[in-house]
Amino acid sequence: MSSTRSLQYRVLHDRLKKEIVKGIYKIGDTLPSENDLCAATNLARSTVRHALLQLEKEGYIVKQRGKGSIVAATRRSLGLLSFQGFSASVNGSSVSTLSVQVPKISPWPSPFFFPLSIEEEHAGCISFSRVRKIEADRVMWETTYLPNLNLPRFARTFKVEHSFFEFLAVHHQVEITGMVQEIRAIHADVRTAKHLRIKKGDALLVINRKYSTSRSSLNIYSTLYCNTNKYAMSNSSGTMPS
Amino acid sequence: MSSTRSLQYRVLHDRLKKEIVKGIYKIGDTLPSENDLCAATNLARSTVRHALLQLEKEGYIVKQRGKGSIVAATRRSLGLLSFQGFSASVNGSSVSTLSVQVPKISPWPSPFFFPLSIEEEHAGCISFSRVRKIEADRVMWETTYLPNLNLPRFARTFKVEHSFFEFLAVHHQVEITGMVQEIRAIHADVRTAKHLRIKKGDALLVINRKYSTSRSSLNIYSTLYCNTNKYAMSNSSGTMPS
DNA sequence: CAGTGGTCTAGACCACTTT
DNA sequence: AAGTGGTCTAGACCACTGG
Repeated sequence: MSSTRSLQYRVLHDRLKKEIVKGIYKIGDTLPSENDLCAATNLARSTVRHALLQLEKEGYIVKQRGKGSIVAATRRSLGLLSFQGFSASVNGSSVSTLSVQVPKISPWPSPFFFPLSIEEEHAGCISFSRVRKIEADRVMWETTYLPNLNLPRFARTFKVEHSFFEFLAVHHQVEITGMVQEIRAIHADVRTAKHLRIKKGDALLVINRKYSTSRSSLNIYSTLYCNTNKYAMSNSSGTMPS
Repeated sequence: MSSTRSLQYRVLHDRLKKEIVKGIYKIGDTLPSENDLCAATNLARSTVRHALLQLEKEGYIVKQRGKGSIVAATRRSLGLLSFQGFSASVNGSSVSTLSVQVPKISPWPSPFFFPLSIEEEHAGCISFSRVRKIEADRVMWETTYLPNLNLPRFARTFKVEHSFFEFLAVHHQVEITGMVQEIRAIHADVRTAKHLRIKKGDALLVINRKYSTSRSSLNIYSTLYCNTNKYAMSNSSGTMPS
């Protein structure tokens, strides 16, 4: 199924990852110790360690000497610009989502902001659109586009209020593996101004993103219009103290 | 000197890293093979591999089965927003730098856009400012701030036309280890408009950054005003195909 | 073909955390 | 003291690259 033949560390890694994603191990739980895993799988410890190191690199667990391998947030979000960590915790502020357009099938917008493959072009496009709020402020208008490809019943089963990436992981075993984005400052047009409750001409941040996924034919695209008047977009990378 | 005691994989890692940074191994060169390194260091192969895996994770080398460990770009630049790779290659377009303010010692701007430690506050501030051009277009006005701390003769020796991070690495053995940034869209004020040759009120992208370095007391701060009318800012993370 | 890195084993000792 | 992950050894076989 998944490209690689049967590398033993891969098999163990995949098994543990599935168990984490499915919730058999919950955030904060401790995985079986390396020695336990050795005993259970009949693998050498370095092989078990290799599997765990992969999981750690992917952000699924954190290893702590003397304690064990502890399940971390199910999903990393490295390098993504976000409102200080959007869907998750924004300093305890209440975050909410308004549906602007439920998933619908349509042709790709033209011109599109990233070049499309023939396969994608051909498949047609599913798009949906939503507005994100922090407290009472409308801070972001987001439209997501994806090819209508091997995602049966998607348009009917996805609820716009949920996390899209979580939905893909749980229902389609699709994970985000990379992202490229392009950022500009523009003046708001009438339509955008209306969605974000600002004035036409106000300064606005627009981000065009392309996500690659674990399914090589599936890329996901999105456009974000961000009102940064009150909340800035932020991100970090590398190791920052405290 | 460097925190860790004398882990053997660390020692080898540090040695190879220095040799790469100093140019003993140049970009594209192949490092000695794992077996050669084993022989030269009297270490087991897995220990040598551990050292090389660290280097790979940091972006100094790329390992290729059947070929060897190949030296990659001396410096990763993960997650940094840039004009499609600024100082380096912007599609062959000619990039240039104008000096607006040579390094000078002054108090920290107040209010500053990131909280400062007492030590930093105390040390005073060195700042300099420059405008970046692509072809004839002024695309970015950048001001950099750093504490006047353990960098003897910096204000006199640094030339604003050079790469600041390269200067720090070569002359002060300081490396960037992480970054956090905050991004907003604003309307240009008169001063910024003048530097970038745009009209007051034009939409502008402003980025405030804090870099942490390998010297724990030394953080570097910068503010970037970007005219994204013609050139967007972009970056990528994770693994993107092609 | 020889040489490279990738996987894997079966041990060992150490540093740290918890009981 | 018992259990955890971190480091390290000295082997082995495999898959891939190049001459």
